[in-house]
Amino acid sequence: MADVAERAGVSPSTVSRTMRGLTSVSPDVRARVEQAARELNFAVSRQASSLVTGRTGVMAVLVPTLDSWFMGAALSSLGPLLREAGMEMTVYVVPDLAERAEFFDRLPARRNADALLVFCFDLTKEETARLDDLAMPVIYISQHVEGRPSVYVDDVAAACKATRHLINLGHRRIAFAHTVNARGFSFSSRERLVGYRQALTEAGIPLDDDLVVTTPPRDKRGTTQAVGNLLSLREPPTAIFAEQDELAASVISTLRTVQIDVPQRISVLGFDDQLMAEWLDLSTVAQSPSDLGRAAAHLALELINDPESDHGRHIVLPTHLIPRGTTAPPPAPPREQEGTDRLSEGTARTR
Amino acid sequence: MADVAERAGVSPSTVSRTMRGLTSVSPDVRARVEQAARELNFAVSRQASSLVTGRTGVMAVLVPTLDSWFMGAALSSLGPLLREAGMEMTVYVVPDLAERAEFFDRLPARRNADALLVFCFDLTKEETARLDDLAMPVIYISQHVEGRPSVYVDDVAAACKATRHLINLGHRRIAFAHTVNARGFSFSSRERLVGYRQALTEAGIPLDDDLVVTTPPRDKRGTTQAVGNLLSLREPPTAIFAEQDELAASVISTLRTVQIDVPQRISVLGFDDQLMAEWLDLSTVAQSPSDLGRAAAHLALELINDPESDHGRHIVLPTHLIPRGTTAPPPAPPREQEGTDRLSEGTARTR
DNA sequence: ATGAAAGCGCTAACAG
DNA sequence: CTGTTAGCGCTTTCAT
Repeated sequence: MADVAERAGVSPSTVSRTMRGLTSVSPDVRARVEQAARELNFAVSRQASSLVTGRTGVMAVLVPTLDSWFMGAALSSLGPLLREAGMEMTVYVVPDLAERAEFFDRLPARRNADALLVFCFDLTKEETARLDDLAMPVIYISQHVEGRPSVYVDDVAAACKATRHLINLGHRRIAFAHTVNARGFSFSSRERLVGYRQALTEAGIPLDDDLVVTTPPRDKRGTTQAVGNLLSLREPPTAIFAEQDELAASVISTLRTVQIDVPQRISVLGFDDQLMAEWLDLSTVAQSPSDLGRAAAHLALELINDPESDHGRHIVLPTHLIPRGTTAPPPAPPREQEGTDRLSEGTARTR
Repeated sequence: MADVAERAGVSPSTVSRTMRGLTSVSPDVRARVEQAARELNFAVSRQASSLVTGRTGVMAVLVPTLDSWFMGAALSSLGPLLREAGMEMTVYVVPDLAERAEFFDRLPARRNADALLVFCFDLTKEETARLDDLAMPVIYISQHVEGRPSVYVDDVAAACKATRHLINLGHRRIAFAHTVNARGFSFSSRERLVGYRQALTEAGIPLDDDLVVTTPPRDKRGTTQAVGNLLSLREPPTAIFAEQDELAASVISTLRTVQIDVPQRISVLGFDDQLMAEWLDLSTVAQSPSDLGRAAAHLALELINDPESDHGRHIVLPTHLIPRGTTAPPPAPPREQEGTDRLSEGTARTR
């Protein structure tokens, strides 16, 4: 910066003012400085300026992985938004428990960011407390933390809606498939199970734990086993609600392998509305990670500029049922119920 | 840091040495300092230290988007690797031409990172030149730039292999579907087209430009049109090589809509081997973005530590054909060729 | 509107 | 093994 000052024949202070776009610089001086800066290929060092301003110009982001539809969409939407605000994004990828412990022990974001966006983690009380004394705004996305700024969709209500759709179609034996230990993703998963149960209870359908199956994420074999458990029940389900589109895709693929028609024999419903849902013509519940990301970033910027503003605000974004081709009324009920259950009569096929 | 020094009863230098893990600190002093640091919730400011060391401890990453299988997998693999090296990752998402111009104009990474990883961009000469005077190692991933460190798969050879697989199955009318303006992703796409043409030429099959169709990325309607163009040809293809799995999925979905069996009537081959390829039982060419990412990061770390080492090195990673259920021999040849083409005889079905 | 000087928090070079 | 001193490159008073 001293070089630029010398070349432009002004003081470092003036260069600084120019680079920051302050108005108190006469047009001709500004032009000279900018010219000199260009010639010398000069750019302000964030390090040095943040040392004195106390601001880093960095938005930190904590994610369990980047290798997922949700994270990809959410973080992509952050890019332009942050650039506009003159900020950069540093990403902490914390895929497993070891890395997680290490992150919360060292808290590398401390002093190196102006705000932290925490995505999709199911945090312990201790972890949340630890983030509290980070001396920067912390925003939680896809989870709600009492008294902290959070941005999420109402997974309970969404899963409830989804299950109700199946009930309205006439289904009574509805399975719920969810992933476990999904790299800290469990928060939403748990909530969706609650919503599923709630809808059944409201409709007077008894809960049956045999209808709730789990599988590791992205594990073809795990899915096969889970589906196998359902197909070997005394009374198998006529519909499967998979808690993620990817899981739904895997379930459908398994069912097709054994020639069980979807949706004629078994309906399948997903959650997310990824691109693949369209290809598969998969009925699902849509949520928008990019909207979540943007809302969180806005909130963060607000809190950075005005730390006194309401820290406890929760933003809840909408979800939508997207009915497509993988959900339909159930096939004709088994014989022993003849005459007692006429709900699906209109569309049921006789054997 | 001064506070910690005072509390521990030592000088700031000693605190600095302790925090950096230098050996020249006696165990008891080290213990005292660490204790004091913990009590005061102290963490070293990267900003301040980089001001004097000249190192930022930051790996910059330039990507067109994060919302893709490739980028997600590649960047996820970087996380732990960088943490181990004590570095952070800042991501520049540059999704369109406006942002791109702005990025290359300002070069925000300058002075704010120790190395830059450039993913998947098809750069102009000017852009490459601009990155050259960034005063840091720049590594190119999924593209090769003359004389600059690059990490990629041989897309030409891979596409050639893939096309050969179709030829070996007996196909002669083989279409190539690729995306255009895919947010700067075009490099690989172009190379794959070259490989496709090369395989055909080697096999003595004449090139037919009508068999090469394009579509915007992730555009269902675009795919439908592209497939429509192929299906309305005087002599439609018996196989379609889609340059990405996602595109292949979309193509298959379109074909199924009009009841064209895959692979009985038309074979479909993808590229990438994403998770979805398994669900769809899609034949494809596998590449590993995480291996690419890791190799690039290693190379970057090497260059940071020894700027004199060979800057022109290119690392080429392998690809593998994954034959699955969407490729098969073509159906019986049309009548006018009766007796002239017996290649697919063994598996062809008579009409 | 511009310049001079002080100092942000840290590390490095030198003494001891 | 530890302390002292001098900046790193910038912004920010405070003058002018």
